[in-house]
Amino acid sequence: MAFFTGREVEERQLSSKMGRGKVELRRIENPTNRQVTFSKRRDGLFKKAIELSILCEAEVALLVFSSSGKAYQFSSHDMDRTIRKYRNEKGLHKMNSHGVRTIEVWKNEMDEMKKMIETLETKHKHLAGEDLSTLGMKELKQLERQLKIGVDRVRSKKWRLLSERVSLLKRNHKTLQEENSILQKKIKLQELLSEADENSGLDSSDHVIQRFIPDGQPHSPLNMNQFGFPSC
Amino acid sequence: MAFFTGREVEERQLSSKMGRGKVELRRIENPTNRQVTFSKRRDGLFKKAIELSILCEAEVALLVFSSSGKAYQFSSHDMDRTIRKYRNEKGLHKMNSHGVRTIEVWKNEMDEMKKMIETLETKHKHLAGEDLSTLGMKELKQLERQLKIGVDRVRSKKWRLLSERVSLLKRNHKTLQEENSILQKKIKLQELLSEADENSGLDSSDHVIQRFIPDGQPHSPLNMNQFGFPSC
DNA sequence: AACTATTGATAACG
DNA sequence: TCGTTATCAATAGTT
Repeated sequence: MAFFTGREVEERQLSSKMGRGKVELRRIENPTNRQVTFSKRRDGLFKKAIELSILCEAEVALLVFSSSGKAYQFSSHDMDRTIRKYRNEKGLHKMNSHGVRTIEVWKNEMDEMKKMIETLETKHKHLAGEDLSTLGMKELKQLERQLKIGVDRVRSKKWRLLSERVSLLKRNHKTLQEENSILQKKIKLQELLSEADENSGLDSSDHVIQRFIPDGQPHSPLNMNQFGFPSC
Repeated sequence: MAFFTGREVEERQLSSKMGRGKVELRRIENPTNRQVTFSKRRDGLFKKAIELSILCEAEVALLVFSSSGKAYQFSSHDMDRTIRKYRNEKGLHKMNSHGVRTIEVWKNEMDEMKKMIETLETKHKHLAGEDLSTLGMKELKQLERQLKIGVDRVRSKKWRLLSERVSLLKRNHKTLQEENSILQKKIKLQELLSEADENSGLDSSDHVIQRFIPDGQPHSPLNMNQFGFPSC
């Protein structure tokens, strides 16, 4: 079953450039724009869903909730049927028969978890620089310090990764150079033999030789941009 | 709740003209073409769904089954949560109100909450620069960008707070200066009276006068470091 | 809501 | 399946 998780969503590089100008793939900050865009794109999305279901005989179910909580839905066949199909696919029939703990214990656990989620979400928002209005100067300073620490650590991790890759490349580079010089020696040897023995040409190693660089031109120096680490 | 039924689909005049030539909004007869179109349009639809959820902060769930039965899904938040939201909206809470079913639902919710807590904790650690070993260069860069955004926002919030305090202080300062000049005038008046009436000294307002600054020396300019915001 | 300049999606083809 | 391209669709910004 093909599956798109939140992580994969982030990884997909969606360039999303349309209409006049370009649009970054991130929350539209201006609430009015966001609402307008929501309307337009929602209609577009439903249209596409309908077209897919008709053109390709696919079973499609689409649920959309606006940030204000309004609901929109489309299902080509029957929403509940499609959802049931999804649940089957996912193999969701493995829950039952835990002990006979009292309801209150469960309730307590749930409450705790809810609280924890709230706390974590709040923290997360703060770290993203959102909902700062409740914070005082002291807390803001603390937050900034924490963020700076995070940046530093992420950055150093990045550099470590990078230098590992670079050193790997250097090793490869060296190996190639060594191979290169060995092969060049072989070539020279063959050339000497050719001169000595005028009737023989280059032999079957021809295609191999082409993959290496001629005498006066060693490998070009390493260029990081070749390896997908621009700007760093 | 906005609702699209099968009938409404037929009623919508979807002109659907794209690519080279035009396409009627009806089942594609050629199976190969249908399959190819399904792949492309499916990808397009998921992309659009993802974009809508991110750009407009919408909660989106999308289920697609190919005619051959293969399943594809996307959910911006959590599929089960979104489905539950849909069911609530629809008022279809006809679940068996007794026993087993309810417990299953609870357990479901608990599992979801656990997952959410895990996710949040992981994100939190990442933002704190911990547990980075599982992340690749791409994710690290994304993380760094996010942290930088957070720092910027926190910093600007701090500055806003600060400038508010400063302007408050300025207002107070001005008020004090005005009071000051009024009082000084009073003093001069009294001095004149004293000179005129040689037998009386300064009266009980002595200790008040000391709290104000003599004529030629106005208050010193505001210095932020006085208010506990070093370095900023 | 209507209007366009732009960018995006994609049908057909190789 | 994958890449290319001609064409039409979607839509961001503007009025």
